[in-house]
Amino acid sequence: MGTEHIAKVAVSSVNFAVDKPYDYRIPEKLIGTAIPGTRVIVPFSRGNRRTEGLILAVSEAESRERLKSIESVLDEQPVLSAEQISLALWMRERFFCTVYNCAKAMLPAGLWFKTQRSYAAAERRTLEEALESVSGDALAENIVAFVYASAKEIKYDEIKTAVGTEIERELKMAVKAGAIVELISDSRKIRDKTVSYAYLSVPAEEALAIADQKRKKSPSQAAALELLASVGGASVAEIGYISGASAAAIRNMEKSGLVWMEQREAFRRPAITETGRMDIGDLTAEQRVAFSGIKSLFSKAPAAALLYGVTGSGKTAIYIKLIRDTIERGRTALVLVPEIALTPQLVSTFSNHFGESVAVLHSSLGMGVQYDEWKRIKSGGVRVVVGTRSAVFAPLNDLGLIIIDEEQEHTYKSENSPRYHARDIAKYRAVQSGALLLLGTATPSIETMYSAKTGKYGLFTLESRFNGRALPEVIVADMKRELRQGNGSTISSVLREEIEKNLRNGEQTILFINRRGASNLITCPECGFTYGCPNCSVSLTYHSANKRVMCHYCGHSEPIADACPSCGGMLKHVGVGTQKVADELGSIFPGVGVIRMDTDTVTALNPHDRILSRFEKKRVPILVGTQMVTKGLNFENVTLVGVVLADQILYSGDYRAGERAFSLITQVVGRAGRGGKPGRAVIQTFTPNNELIKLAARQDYGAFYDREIELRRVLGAPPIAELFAINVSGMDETAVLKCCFDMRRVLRELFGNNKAARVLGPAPAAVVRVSNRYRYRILISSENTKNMRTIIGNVIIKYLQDGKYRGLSIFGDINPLD
DNA sequence: AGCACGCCGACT
DNA sequence: GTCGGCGTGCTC
Repeated sequence: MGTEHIAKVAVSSVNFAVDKPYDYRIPEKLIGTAIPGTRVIVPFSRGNRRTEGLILAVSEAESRERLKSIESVLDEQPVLSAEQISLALWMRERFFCTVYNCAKAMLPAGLWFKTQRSYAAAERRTLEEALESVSGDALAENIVAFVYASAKEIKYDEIKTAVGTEIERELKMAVKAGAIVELISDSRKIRDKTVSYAYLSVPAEEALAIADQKRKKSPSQAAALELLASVGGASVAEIGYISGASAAAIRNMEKSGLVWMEQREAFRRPAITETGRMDIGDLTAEQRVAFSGIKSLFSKAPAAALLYGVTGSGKTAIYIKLIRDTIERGRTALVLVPEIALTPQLVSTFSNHFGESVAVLHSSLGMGVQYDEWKRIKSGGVRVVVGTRSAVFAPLNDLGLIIIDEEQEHTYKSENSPRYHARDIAKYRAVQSGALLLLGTATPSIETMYSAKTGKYGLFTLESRFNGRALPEVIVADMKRELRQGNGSTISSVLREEIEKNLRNGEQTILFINRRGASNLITCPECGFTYGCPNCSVSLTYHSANKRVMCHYCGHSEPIADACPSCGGMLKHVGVGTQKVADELGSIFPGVGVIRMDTDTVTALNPHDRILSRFEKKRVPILVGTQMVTKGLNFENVTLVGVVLADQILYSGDYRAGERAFSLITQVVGRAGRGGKPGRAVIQTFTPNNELIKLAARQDYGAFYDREIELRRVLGAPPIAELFAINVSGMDETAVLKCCFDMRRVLRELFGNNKAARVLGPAPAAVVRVSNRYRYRILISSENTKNMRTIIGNVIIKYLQDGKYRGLSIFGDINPLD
């Protein structure tokens, strides 16, 4: 027996339980093209259905029976490097997802394959015979007749539109009966863009002479020849633009041998809006200290550092200097931002400083642009990448610096598979390529500050604001007192007075509303009571399905009392949306302009930057909006900001609520008084005595951190321990719960006397029922060790494969957002 | 996940 | 007798 080439392939159509490298034979004719990092089509499973796969490795080994063969190779060049393949394998173990899903997350959407099914008449069959073979089924007969009516193959969607109903069953049946045949094609979503170039194939003088002869009969050819005689070659579009010669005219000249043509790869580029350049002049003394400190870490890389700088302390200037330094050392830099659309200034600043060597990657760019930026990066033509979460996978070689700006933002955690956190991927890549990881923020996440305090990260602080401007004055408005005084509206008298002041002075106001968990907060307007979990030190959230308040972690639940358990007052459901606030502002201040900005009013036709520029240029007095108004905006004339109801953030029922509230209030407060005039911030709350509200109003991060870390210790949450979640969902609520309880029992048995691993739940998901599926989860608080991940992974696999729980979907997640 | 195989019940 | 329902187990 001889040897043969064998590929280890990660297949796409498997779930986590059966995801492993499968061995396939590489047929003779594919040796050399079926190489690691290329995607392939392989026959898979009993039906040998065609499945997309990714080659992880190839080897030569003793010939084996019963090996299936790779059918075809989809990519001419590997789309993933060896480093990226190891990253995908690492991710599978870390985030409980399939290798193929990881690979997909690393590629621009334009590179994904779209499998298209189409159908054609079976050979050597007449329509009558075909109809005969499916006779009895009217719908199937209909489909067969439709397919036979066309000379060529018909796409699945076309049949569906023509027939107008669900056709899956009938199609399968017609194929099985041999009436029609199924054809499957894999097409890429985006094609490579090329531009035609034309060059003279005769000497310039000769070209000019020919141009003279041609002037009468074909003037456009003559004009093109004259142009080419002076420049030698140009793109067809340019020739057309300057000389007026059409592409057809040039093609004619190619035929007659006067010019030769070439297709050159062209890159679609993102439009970068110029938002005024930011000059980074000399660094301040404080900035210089931070800069040289961080710079000194380059020699110790892989290393990580936290740049903790208040809003407006000039972190961007330091970023730019560090990137410049990195480029000068011949290495590349990656900059992650929470959401590009909200930070156009940053992108424009970067492109001003680094020009063509910057690439931008984020999901609101067109697929073609994203794909081309990715190609530019991969080809080595890019030194700096600026992008959102998925840009952490950018195929930069020789990474020297990774910056994560606003590192505490939740957008860095992916909410669907693979459920990774960009920070974890960045750490991995920093180690892999010996880079420095820099986390920048005005309000560090507790995890990051913990790492800094325990010496794992370097810590650099910027304390003074640009121009030495003072932080705005913060006023806490007591909404329960407002209610007692007969003001039932969402605008307190304090806020109202402050808005009036601004209206008189011609200054502008921004009001912020939290959207998440908008209406599941129960409070007592008399004393400010809110429900807390007796076991977990988090708030309980209201679930309308069973009219109870429940804990997100341990699953504790209790009915809502008729009266406030603390003072006997009336419990109230609170929650406000932008619409309600805008309406109330309309009746309090008749005739005053109010702009609303949330996912309802921000559309493709009315993008948020247009709304913002209207707000700024037209000097509209009031802007009411969600999250998006809190980021990066810099309006000179805004001197008042308001948090309509801080409680919505504070009592949202998860361990990060405090962190989120502190960070949000900091950002909102930072919006006020960016120009010369001093700013004010009003925070409305039913619980003005809440410690966190007080700390946020004082902007006392140090005390906030001490309080939070204690809370996390009690709860067993990051950074003290990791929280693993096993999520279960399904149509049958009892089955879901049964699975959860079963899993909890098994996990507790497995951990036995290991006190360091706590199993909590089952607890309902934030929204228990989504499109008829009930969602619950088990939480495990423990150290994040390989052993732990293996145990949890195996439990997930066991229950995915358990016939008893067939039909339930089960997935793991680490440190979920809520 | 998705698909074939096989065992059992209902109807020609 | 046969067709098709769905429970069960496997995927190089």
